[in-house]
Amino acid sequence: MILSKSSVYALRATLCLADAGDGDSVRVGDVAERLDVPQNYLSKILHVLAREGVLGVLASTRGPRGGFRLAVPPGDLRLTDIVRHFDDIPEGAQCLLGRERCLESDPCAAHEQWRHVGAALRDFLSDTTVADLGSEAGKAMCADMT
Amino acid sequence: MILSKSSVYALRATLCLADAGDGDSVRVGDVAERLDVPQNYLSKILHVLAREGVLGVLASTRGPRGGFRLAVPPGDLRLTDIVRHFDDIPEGAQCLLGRERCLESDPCAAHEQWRHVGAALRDFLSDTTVADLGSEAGKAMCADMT
DNA sequence: AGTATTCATCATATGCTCATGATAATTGCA
DNA sequence: TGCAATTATCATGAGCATATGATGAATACT
Repeated sequence: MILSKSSVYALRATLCLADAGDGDSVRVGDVAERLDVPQNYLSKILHVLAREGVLGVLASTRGPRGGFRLAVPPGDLRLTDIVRHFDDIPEGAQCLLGRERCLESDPCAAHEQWRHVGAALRDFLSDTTVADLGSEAGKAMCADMT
Repeated sequence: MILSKSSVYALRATLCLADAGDGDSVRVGDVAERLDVPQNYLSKILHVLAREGVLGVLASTRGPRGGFRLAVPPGDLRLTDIVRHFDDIPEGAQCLLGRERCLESDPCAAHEQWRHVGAALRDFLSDTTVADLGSEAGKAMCADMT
């Protein structure tokens, strides 16, 4: 698997929240049921996204009518901002063949192809925002989620 | 990490074997030292590759002058033949957004991009053979390995 | 103030990856 | 035959991902 389950859960849950509307909070239980994911596990995952720094990915409020919601506009939220909390995204291309220094100027035989694999993942996560996916996918997933 | 350590170890070890020559066996200890990998752990990894079916990836012989060697010509040995024993290579594109049926004809918003990520990995592993990498990389790694 | 609601947190469990070290089994060779 | 070399296998364990269930803490509402 390229992405861990935690990352996938976090992605899908965030899309649900994005689809719920602007200031509206959504309960973990509702998201968990919709995504068919253990509630407490998802709670911990969303908590990670809510706890990061001053303006995190998510915000949460406790008590009645509480829940999770996006902390930033979905258009400003890249997938990599979510995934990086749960998976190591390959930064530069680490040499697949284990060479200490594997540079463009003196590449190993696998260099270009392997770099391309990492770049495909990295670029997708960096170039795609929640807004790009939310308008359609969130609806498909969270349609009847009141 | 895209590939597990086991896969990477298996890849690098196989390249060492490919570079050693045609019928020559190489001891696990030598490969392990060269790759800086625990010997017993590597032994188990190579054993997996040697035990698969009638004509596996590797062959092994015990006792003095024993060791591991390629069971097929390096040009016929694709990286995917090695990696698939240790990692789940994404087959078709599983929908990132969790849709039950996410088809070309009715794709989710992430479909094309995510498919591309999986395809880049899959194609690299399928299109690259040990021979493609061995001639140069094996030499770099196993140069002074007698 | 009291209560229900909801997230936050803790304790625990399972299974996998990544190892380490010891022992068994097989083989080449003197 | 007997010894040394080498892979094969077993026992064990740390650490992490993936959970489950119970309890604590904050909040809205009456």
